Amino acid sequence: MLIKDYRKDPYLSLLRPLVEAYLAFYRAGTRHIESMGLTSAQFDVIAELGGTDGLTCVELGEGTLITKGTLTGVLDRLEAKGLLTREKVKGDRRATNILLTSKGEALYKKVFPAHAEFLKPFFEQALSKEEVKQMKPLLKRLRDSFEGS
Amino acid sequence: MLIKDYRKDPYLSLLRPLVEAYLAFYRAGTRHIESMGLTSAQFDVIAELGGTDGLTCVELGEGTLITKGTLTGVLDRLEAKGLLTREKVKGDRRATNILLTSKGEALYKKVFPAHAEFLKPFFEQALSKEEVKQMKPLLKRLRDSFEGS
DNA sequence: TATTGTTATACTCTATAACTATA
DNA sequence: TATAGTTATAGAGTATAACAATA
Repeated sequence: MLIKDYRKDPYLSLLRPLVEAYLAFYRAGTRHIESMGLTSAQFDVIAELGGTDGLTCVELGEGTLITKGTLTGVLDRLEAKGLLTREKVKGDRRATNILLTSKGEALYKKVFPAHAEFLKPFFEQALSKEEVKQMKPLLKRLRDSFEGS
Repeated sequence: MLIKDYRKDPYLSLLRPLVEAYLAFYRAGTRHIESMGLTSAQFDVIAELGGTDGLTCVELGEGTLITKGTLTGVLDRLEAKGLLTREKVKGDRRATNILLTSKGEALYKKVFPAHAEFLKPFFEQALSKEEVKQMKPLLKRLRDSFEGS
C-alpha cells in the first residue's frame, strides 16, 4: 500500500519509507519461514502456542487476529503435520485446548531462535544501538495512534 | 510475524514495535481501502498505473511484486469493474498495455488524496515533524539492509 | 531460443453464516 | 439465550508449470 506523490508533505513523506522498510523485512522473514515449511499464519499460531500449556480457539483467535472459521482450517493443516493436537477441556465440554505436540514444541524451540538469528544481522547492519533506542518509542506511538482508530 | 521473548536483545527488541506499528497502520489503511471497494492488491495496481500512460504486465509485476500468473486474475477483476483496459501494443504484438479507464483514473484521483488524508492525522498525532525527519533515514537503511538479502 | 501474457492447477488465507453441542 | 468450535460457501491472492503467439 504505497502512496506515490504526497512526498512533499512532512508527515506523509514517512509513508513510503515505513512501508518499504517493513515489506523488505517481511519478505525476507517470510522467505525464511517458508523455507522452514510454514506459512505466515501457521507461524503465528505456533508462536502463540509456544511455551504455553495450550489455548482455546477463542484465545488463539484473539492473539493472532484470525477469525474462528478461518482458524479451524489453519489448525487442521498444522494438526495434519503433527505439530499440534486438540484435546477436550474438562469443565466446559464446548471448549477445546489446542496445544503443541512434542514435535511442535521442538519446532518452536528450533524455529524461533533460528528466525531471530536470521533477522538480527540485518538490524545490526542497518542501525546503531543508539538509533534502535531512538526508534522504539516512535514506533510505539505510531502503533497506538493507529490502534485507536 | 512476531518473535516473543528475545526482547532483551538490543536489536531484536525492535522487532515487536516495528511489526506492531506497521500492522496497526496496515489494518487501519486496509479497512479504509476496502471501504472504498478495493482489495490491497487492486489498490497497488491502481497506484502503479495512476498517472501513467499504461504499463505492460511485466512492468506492473515488477512494480507491485505480483507474479504474472497472479496478475492476470487481479487485472481481470479490475477490468470487470471497468477500472482498466488492456490494449495491444504496436511494435510488439506479444505485449499488452494496461491502462486505467477514465473511471479508473477518476477513482485514482479520488482514492489517493482521500487515503492520504485519512492516514495523515494518525501520523500527526503520533510524531512531531522532527521525529519524522529522524526516522526516515533509519527506515531507509533498514529497508536497504533487508533488500540486499 | 527467449519473451509476453493467459490458462490450468492447486493451495492457503480470508470472512460470513448456518449449524451442533454445550452452558 | 449465549458461547465454542466446525462446516459450508465463496472469493481473493499466491506460485508454478504448461502453453500459444510472437520476437
